[in-house]
Amino acid sequence: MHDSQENLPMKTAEASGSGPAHRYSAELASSFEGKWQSAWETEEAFQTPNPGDKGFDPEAERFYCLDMFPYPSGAGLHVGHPVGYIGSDIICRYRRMLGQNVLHPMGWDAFGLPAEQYAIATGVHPQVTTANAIETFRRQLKQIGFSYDWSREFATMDESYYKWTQWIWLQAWSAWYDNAADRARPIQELVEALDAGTLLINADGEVCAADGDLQNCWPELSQQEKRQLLDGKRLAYIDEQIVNWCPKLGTVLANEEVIDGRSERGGHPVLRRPLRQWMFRITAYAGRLLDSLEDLDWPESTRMQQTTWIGRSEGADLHFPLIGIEGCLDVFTTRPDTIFGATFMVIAPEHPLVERVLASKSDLDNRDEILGYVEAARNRSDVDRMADSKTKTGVLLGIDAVNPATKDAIPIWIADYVLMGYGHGAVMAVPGHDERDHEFATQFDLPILEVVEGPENQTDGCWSGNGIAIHSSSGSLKLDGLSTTEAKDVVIKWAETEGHGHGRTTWRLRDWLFSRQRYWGEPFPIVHTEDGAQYPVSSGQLPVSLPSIDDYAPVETDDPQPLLGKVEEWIHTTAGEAGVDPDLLAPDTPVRREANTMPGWAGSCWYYVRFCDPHNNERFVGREAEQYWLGPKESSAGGVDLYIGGAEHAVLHLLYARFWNKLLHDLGHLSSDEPFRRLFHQGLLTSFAWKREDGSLVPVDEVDEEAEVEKATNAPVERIIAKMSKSLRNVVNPDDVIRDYGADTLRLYEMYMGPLEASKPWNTRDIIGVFRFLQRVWRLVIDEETGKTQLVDIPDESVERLLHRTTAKVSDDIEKMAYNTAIAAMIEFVNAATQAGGITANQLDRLSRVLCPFAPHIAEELRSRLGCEGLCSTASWPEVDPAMLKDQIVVLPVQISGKVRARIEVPTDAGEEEVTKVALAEPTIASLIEGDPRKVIVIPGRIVNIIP
RNA sequence: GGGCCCGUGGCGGAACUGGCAGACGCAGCGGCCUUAAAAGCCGCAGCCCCAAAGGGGCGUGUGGGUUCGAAUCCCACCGGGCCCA
Repeated sequence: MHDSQENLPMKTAEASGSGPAHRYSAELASSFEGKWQSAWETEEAFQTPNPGDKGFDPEAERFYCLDMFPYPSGAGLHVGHPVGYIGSDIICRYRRMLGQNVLHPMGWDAFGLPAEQYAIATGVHPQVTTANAIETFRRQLKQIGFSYDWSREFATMDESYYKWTQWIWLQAWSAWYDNAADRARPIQELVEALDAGTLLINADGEVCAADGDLQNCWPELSQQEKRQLLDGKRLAYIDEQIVNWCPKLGTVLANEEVIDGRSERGGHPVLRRPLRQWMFRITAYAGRLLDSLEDLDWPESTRMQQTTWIGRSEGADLHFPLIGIEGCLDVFTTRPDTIFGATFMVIAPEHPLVERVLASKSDLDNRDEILGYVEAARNRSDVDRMADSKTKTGVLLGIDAVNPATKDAIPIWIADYVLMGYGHGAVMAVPGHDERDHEFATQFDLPILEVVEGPENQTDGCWSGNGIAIHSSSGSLKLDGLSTTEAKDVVIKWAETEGHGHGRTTWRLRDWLFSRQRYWGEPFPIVHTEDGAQYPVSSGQLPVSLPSIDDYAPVETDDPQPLLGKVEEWIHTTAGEAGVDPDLLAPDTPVRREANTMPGWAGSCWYYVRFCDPHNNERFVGREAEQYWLGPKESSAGGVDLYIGGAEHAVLHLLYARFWNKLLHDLGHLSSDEPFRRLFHQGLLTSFAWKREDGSLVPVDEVDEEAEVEKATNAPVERIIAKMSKSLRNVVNPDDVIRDYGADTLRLYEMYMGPLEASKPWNTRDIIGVFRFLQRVWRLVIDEETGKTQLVDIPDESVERLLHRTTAKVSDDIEKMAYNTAIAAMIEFVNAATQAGGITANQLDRLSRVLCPFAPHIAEELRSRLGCEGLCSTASWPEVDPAMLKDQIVVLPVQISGKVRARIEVPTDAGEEEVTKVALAEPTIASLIEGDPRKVIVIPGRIVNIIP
């Protein structure tokens, strides 16, 4: 009926050993991969000594290469995770073989929302689930054969780590930003300077240099007022903010974590609520965070994203006097040159002027309309409000302001397209030259003036670019004929002279909302007294441990409250119990602990520092270790030498870490001004997925990939490239690949797929290619029948030459992280050596060392079978003889008018004249041209082009 | 809508600084080995045309330009991706 073969179980891959006993197979690979991983561990092959430790070589170049550490999820690794890790492992192994001091650590980003969500769903403590997930991740990473120094491993949830996260936060709480010095300083220095009178506080509460004309308010303040004033200067401070409250998650979210009015994680609705929150004064660093981007060896696109995020804009604050009510309406504008075109004003619904007008003017006929509008605007997110909608909404406030340039009375409107958090929450509307003002004016039939001459072909709409000022002169301000840039300067000078305002730079960057109402994060090391003051936990008493609780379910309420608030006996304590310095507060004073916790970003802001000295109990990092690994050196201004991770962290993580680094640098704790000198983003690993004709996606296992049809319906499906995701069932697990082919094949395949930085699709079918390569390496030197080494005694001249060339090519490519072409070069070598009949023991020794960074297990195995002493991984990189890289004879293509017609052989060092002579004498060429050519172009070693 | 990046065989990709397009691998085809198959080894392989040997034409998203020479530089357009709005 049918032959017996159909009854045999299908083999998943050819990698399972069915050939000769000693052929390289998945089984053979697994028989020695574990062995070498153990050998590396017991011989401490990758443990990196710190300065002062035994075995430290102060002469060697340092190379601190860091992977973005993973958030260990319960699902374990998928093949996308190790892409960057393999990439960094190769360059680290290579640099180690060159004799450099390589710091290559790994750890765990362990606090965060997913573990807490899981705990809510299952009742298992996040500590437990996270520890299990770490266990899985570590096991999976170890079987890929990474050369991490595991002795430096830690997790951000370890008390011995977050103790220092809390300490760093206290550093920020205890510091202020000295604008004159443009750096952070301990707040104690501010107090001393104020007490001594070298600095003073002006009537606006600003810190100023002592100046005879200024009145110093400081000595007149009460203790309470002084404290409040200082609290307002701290880099970590409490502020009442309109926050994004997510009832479902039971926490507030940063603006960055809210997308289209929903939480980034989970997509739950987010409400806008005022709440007292811990903030970080990151805006104090806006200028420096922007300026020092220039000094970083980072991908251009990432620097661009940070630049946009920080969003520097230059312009002016202008004062518009109000009519019928005391005071001015202040606006910020980037286009002070268009002041003559300001025909109305718009304020945000939350603007305090709204309250003032409602309170002072009882005769407003549209009072109810205003109240209704303000209420409706409250819950719209900033993103919604700024979205490009053609229909603008707004109501008249009912009072006018005076345009200081034209002296005209202009109406004030309330509209939600103006945001309170930006500038002053008010704009001078210039409908002639601002898109949104234009839409608003059209909507409500308000006058539109043209005050900048745009390009001639400008037809409809409004010109918002630069041009020449027109219709813009009156009294003391004359702009007509000036360019936009000139006009801006003139207006700012005029405003400053006549008291209408001043030039100002603003930033898009907001202060960083740093507290969360979650459980699974670092507690703040601070307590509150009944009178509303805060006292720090003294650093000797850290960490403030996260109390254990049984019920992690957030209190689902529209009225935000932190989860830790439920732990009454922990919250209510005494100053002494909480660890407040008795000199600051008597130990028996009743205090309330801070119930908020830090966001997931906190731990990742400084982990690169801790890796330098992870077991230090005295300091967050030892000074000597910090200076050695992160300090400036001859070839670098300091920071991690190479940081590898995904581009999805281009803004938030990298910006936050830069901020902490600068803060700690200012306070003298870090020697580099920047955390990551060179940054590299590995590409996203995608996978094939299948799409129906209506565009919906079909899980991979429901598709007949051969016929390209959906199994259930036989309907044709189209192959597309998509992210690996559970729902598409196109996730590949590295454990499976290692089982079928071995870890070396996994490593090679992931690097051979294409450039490290490119996003590329996983194709299981292609893995066999690099597996066969390893099989050929093996067969080149091991007899597949007997398992004995088979080597030749006399090296083949061309093989020797090619080995030098391959070594040089692989070196160059590793430095460029162009691993795909490095592997291609090694494949070519092995193919050539096989054809030539084999290699010598000495050549195998060198080949193993060249292969080692990529496929370390097989390299170790082959080299040990050769009888070499010591580990391949700690051997030195093979020498390259430059003389072996050059050929005596070179083949040059000869073109006639740009088309290749023949090839000639000439000595490598032949001069132009000699090459020309040979080319013209070549029979094919000679037959194609008559007489002397008009021109002959010779590019030595490259090409000859003849123009007849 | 704005900014940035990218389009190369059936597929992943290679190509130094403007100098032989398609390295290397997958899939495919032919041969050897084998009772047979798998594996392995050797070879072919961008597309089109001339029956073939040999040779010719076209060819790096499309159209133009610069150049002795363009995948590479410039302009416009089409398509895709990322970021911002």
